[in-house]
Amino acid sequence: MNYNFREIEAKWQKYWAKNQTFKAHNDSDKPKYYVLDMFPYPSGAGLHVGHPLGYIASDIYARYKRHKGFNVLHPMGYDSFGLPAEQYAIQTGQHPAITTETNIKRYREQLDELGFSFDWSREVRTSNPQYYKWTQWVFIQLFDSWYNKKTDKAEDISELISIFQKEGNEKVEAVCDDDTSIFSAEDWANFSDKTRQEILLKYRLTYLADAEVNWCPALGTVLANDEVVNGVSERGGHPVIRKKMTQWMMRITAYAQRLLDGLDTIDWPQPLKDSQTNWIGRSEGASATFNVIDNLDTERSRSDQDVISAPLNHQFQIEVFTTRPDTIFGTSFMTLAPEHELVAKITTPDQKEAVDAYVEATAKRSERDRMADVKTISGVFTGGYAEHPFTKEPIPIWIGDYVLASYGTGAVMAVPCGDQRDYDFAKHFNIPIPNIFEGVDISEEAFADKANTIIANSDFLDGLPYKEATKKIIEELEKIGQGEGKINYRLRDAVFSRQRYWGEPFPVYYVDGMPQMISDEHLPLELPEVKKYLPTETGEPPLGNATKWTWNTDTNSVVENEQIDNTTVFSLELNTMPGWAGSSQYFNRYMDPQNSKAIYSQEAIDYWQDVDLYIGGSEHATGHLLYSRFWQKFLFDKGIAPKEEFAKKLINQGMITGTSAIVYRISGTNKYVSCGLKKDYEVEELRVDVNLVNTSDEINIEDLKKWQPDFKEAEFILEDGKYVVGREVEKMSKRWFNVVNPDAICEEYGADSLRLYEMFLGPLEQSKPWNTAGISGVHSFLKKIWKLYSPFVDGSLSGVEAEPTAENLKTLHKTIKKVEEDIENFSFNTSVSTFMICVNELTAQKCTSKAILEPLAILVSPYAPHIAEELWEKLGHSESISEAPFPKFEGKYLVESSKEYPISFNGKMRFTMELPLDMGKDDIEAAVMAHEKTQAQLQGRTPKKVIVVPGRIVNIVG
RNA sequence: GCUCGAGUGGCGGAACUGGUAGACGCGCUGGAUUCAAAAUCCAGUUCUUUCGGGAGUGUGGGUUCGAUUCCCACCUCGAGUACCA
Repeated sequence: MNYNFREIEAKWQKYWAKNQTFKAHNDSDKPKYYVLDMFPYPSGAGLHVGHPLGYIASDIYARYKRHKGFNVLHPMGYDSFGLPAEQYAIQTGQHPAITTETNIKRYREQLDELGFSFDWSREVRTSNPQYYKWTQWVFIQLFDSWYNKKTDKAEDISELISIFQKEGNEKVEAVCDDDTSIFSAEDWANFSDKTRQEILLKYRLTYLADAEVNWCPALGTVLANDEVVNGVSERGGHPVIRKKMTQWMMRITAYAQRLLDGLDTIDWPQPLKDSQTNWIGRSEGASATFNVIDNLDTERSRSDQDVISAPLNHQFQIEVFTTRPDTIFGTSFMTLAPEHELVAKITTPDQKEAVDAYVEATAKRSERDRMADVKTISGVFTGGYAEHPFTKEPIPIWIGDYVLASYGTGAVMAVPCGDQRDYDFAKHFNIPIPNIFEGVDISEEAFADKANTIIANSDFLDGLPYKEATKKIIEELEKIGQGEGKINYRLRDAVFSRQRYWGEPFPVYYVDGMPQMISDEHLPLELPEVKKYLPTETGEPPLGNATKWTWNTDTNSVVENEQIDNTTVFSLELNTMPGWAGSSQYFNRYMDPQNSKAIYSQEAIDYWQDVDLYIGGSEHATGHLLYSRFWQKFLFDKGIAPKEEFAKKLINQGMITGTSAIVYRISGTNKYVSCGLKKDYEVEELRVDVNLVNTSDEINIEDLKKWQPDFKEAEFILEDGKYVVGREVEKMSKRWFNVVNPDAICEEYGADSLRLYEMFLGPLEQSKPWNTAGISGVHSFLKKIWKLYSPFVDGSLSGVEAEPTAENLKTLHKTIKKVEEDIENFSFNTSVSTFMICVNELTAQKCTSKAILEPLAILVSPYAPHIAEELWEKLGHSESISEAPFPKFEGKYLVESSKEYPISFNGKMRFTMELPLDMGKDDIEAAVMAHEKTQAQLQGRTPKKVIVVPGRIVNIVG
């Protein structure tokens, strides 16, 4: 009986589905284990062979853990809100829900084909109202919370209100907007309701703000920082400009330090942690305040207008952040970002024209231009001066686009002797470069070596090294009230509004311009129907097209827009949430996905706790994985989640690249030359469908002619009667014709072959090229294993139970040991080799012992579950193999009595010698020295030294 | 530029805490079987060689009886990041 993988795989997939073999139970005495994959966005293209790599790895681990006696949660779902379905809707008018449904169906078919042990009863879809109800709910929780720095956690907004009522906000230490002013309890009592709401918005963890956002005109929406790469949109590569808009924001900055600290507690890849650390960008230093001096020009212009009489000293202040406060005496100018709000105020009439022109020119340049061109030094003097906090000397204030508005305070104290950018700027504009370093030459470049810094020409800092000087200067700044030690983060609050249709609606309506939350019991607020998916003519987001999109506070329902009266019926928010909203808590929702009363039950999360193993791509390092950690910490603060980090261990699977096939066209002709002959001609490279190429890189010319009309009349110059293509490893993509679909592989070789092969390719975390040719190796392995079990398969075994031989047991236990170690280390590629060796050995040993073949089936089952189930059944079992206990390794079967010693001369192995393992050092040496080959190697020399490591090696030196 | 990661046959890759480099598979070569093909099986396959050997894990150095493995410098490739004050 042949190995009929089609029949076997279909049979067991049906069995698993029917028997709900992989359904996880929330009440179990077994220890829990939660294995999670990053859920996919169901795109129209379906899966290619690169996508399942991580799913196969996690499935092996999940199945292994079941054999090890764990209650395993291994769910799957879909990140089903997103841009592609909406872009398709804009083009075709088809509702994104329909597109999404179709794509999900296709994904599900492809996933099912691969035999994953997912518990599909727990499937979630972010675009399902029963799911996004809870995304909206978390949003409301964030709205109703503020961050208390004293307790270092998020707390209920009602507590903040009661503090305001009692004592105002002076003593409150909260993460809030910078422009929050101080008020007393009395003030609070006297504020209007609207003012109170405005003030509270400055504290809430999600808030409305006029923010400089990344606006992408082509997509018609704003984008978060992590969705902008090199100044263009991550999706589609469209230009992005800066624009001020009122948007929902997430106060993730409140969690900056905890997001950083938490990285030490989780087992995630170092590069991923590094990206997050970088993205958060903590730097320690000081803030310092420089007073602006009113110069003659401004004073004259003002007195001309007869507006002022009193001296105007210190009306404006410039706050800077610096990591080198110790170099403050080296400040010879200040630079403001062109967007800095003080620019207009401090510019003198003489300089106004130049400054305005510069500001305008910078505003016009896109972010991309600005980044691409970092070499050109540009800037303008404002005419204004600031006063040095200690020397009281006037310092000229410049503007320059090397200072970024979005970092720190958007202003720097420029110390050209200690910072290369300041140095270059000073050189370019002939600004003095005072030297404040002991014994350092700064005629060529700035000196930024903190470790070797001794401060000079700096009054009370003279002679101090960096560390002491920094400490001293901060004390002095605090003494004069013009600065303090400060920690600055690069991380910005995240923009949470998108001007798109296909996303979660905000559960928000507006009364008198102030946002109000819809109560929990009326969630979900479902997406309205719209006629078209583009922004409205007045530039409102697509939800502005809805005719039924207002909130009736009497009936608590969505009603027709005509009914709006701003007394009981109010307008609803038109923005939707970003892609990362739905993925920021889905891992918790899987624990209790059908719960309609709560995001999940207490029992469910008490049992499952957190994700034990999370597998997914590294591209989510600063997006999904940072936002999710933020939401989890928030849920933890509020007592909704028991763990502060949602995933203990994370693995990034590497990318599978494609191996493109290239044909060579002789320039200016329709002749194609085989790869080996191309050097004799001038040729152009053309990529052709990899599916037309066989295992020996030969292309079928008849198929090629049919593939594209260009090749129909083409001539081919062959080598040895064949046309050989060139190969190039590059990203798998439709445009290179190198995409390989799992469906085709399953059809030809089966899912077990595909699973084994994907693992066999190489280490999980490494990127590696796909080459379909290699799959024949693992496929014939499966045929061999099938053959090994053939006595049981055909029932030809004549009743006699074969006792396992010592050899059989040795092979088996060697395999158990290696496979178990491999799985624990996520080294799945080497397990596949181990199986091959095992089956080769057992075949040679003609093993027919059940005592060997039963445990072997279990070992193989996580990797190739279909064939394992079938063999298990043929061995006489009526239950699924999925929970059969993992075989126990016993070292006694591996004990050897002798060892093939490698005999080395000066470290080079020259020959081997079989010697008993219990032989002593001296006897080994004597035996080796007596060997004729030893004498031949030595050629009469006397060895200087003989190293004998019993059980390992003999090395003869001399 | 900075931060990580990686360089081993024609290819994917293996090698435990320093101890027989190239496991396993692909491809290739030869053979068996077959009318033929597929499939299957057997042998060989790092380079070099005067067939005794000799060299060899990106390059150069170091530590060691012994280095793919540890240390230093450099080169190349990949990923992330980019005027962060």
